Amino acid sequence: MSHTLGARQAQKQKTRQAFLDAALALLEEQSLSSLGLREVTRAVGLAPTAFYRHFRSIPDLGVALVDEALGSLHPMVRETVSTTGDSEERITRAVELIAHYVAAHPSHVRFIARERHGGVQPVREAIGGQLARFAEEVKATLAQDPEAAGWSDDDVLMLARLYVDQMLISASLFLEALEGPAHERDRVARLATRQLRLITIGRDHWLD
Amino acid sequence: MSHTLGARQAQKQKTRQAFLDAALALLEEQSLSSLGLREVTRAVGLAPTAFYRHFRSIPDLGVALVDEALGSLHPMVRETVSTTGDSEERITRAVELIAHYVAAHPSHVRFIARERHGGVQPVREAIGGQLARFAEEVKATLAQDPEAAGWSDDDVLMLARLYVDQMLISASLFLEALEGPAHERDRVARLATRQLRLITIGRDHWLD
DNA sequence: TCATCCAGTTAACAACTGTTCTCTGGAATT
DNA sequence: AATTCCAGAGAACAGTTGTTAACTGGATGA
Repeated sequence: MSHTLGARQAQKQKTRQAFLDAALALLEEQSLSSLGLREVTRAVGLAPTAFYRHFRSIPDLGVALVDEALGSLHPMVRETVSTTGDSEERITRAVELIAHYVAAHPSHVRFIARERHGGVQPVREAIGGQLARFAEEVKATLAQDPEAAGWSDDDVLMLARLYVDQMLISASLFLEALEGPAHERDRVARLATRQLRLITIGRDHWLD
Repeated sequence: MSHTLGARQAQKQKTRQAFLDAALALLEEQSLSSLGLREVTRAVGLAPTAFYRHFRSIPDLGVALVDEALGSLHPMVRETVSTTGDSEERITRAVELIAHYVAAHPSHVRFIARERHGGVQPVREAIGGQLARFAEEVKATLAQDPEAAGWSDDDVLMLARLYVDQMLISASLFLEALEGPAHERDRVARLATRQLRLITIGRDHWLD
């Protein structure tokens, strides 16, 4: 049973969310390692010291952003990848999922792409952990496919990582094409589709 | 004919290189967007104002680092990819090239991976430009292969981008495994090899 | 109703930032 | 030998940073 929050707790969560939102907006034009604590509190409209009521440090806030950006994506990915159908259909659905997610949450995607190899260790590790989870989930789905008969566990994971990395690359391309005209986004979608298709063809002939 | 530098110019180039080296070392643990001008000059052992004799700004220095990191790589990549041989041989050579380059220039690789999607626009653009050059070079090589008969130009470029992106991902994995024991690097090498192999199999059956 | 809690405030700290203007001394040019 | 050039130094500028301590006042629970 869910337990109704007091007005106290509710307000605290609102403020915390305001910190996350403000930070994400500021991170459109810089990296986390240059984001200042005062900068964030100023954007929210609070005193600098209020920050410490919600986060221990900026890296700590960064880790929270990672969860916000990727945490809700797991069920979506599982559903998209696991529902049965033609290979080609699944590819189309995957590309559409990416395009839709990027359009709906551009700053989250930018944040993940930027900080995946960024200068803040705990955040890198948090992202790496989430991506490893995605890879495991995709692996589990692939392993259930009839096409996976005869594959070693290691090779299925290899393929899953390939798919996940490819998703991220496509997401980043979609992001770059977001401001531009629609035909640019179509080009990205066609590129992503063909690359996934080529990988899938490679999968079909892996055991030859 | 090459023209011998005066003692004046030679010293200036040495100092400039010292700036680049110091910046690269500092960037092991942070992003370019948080790198301070004074921080760099302090590391070099010069007055803050000396910086302006060599670079207009930190982003400017960043662009110079991109050229240093990727400029010398073009001939190596061309040679590695273009020399004739079995597909499997070429994959092995490519993976070895990456492993060797990461081991020889780890901080350059880290810099490129970190700033490719980093918070400094001119640097992102410089990296993007260099990667596009790599893709074009790989494309030109692939187009000469007998396997490319019947391929559209666009599809060859699609494949070339896939290879280049995969190279970068592998380089980043090699980097993470650099400090660890040798068997970790072997695992990365085996993973990269199999992924390239799968892509190549996909290429062989693309026109089916 | 009264005591407790705690999100947010205020003030102050030493340390740091990028950029300017002016100056110096040795190399380069004439 | 006399002059020009220019890499680097020095000092000062107004702002910025993270973190500390002690506070206020409204919601919470007894």
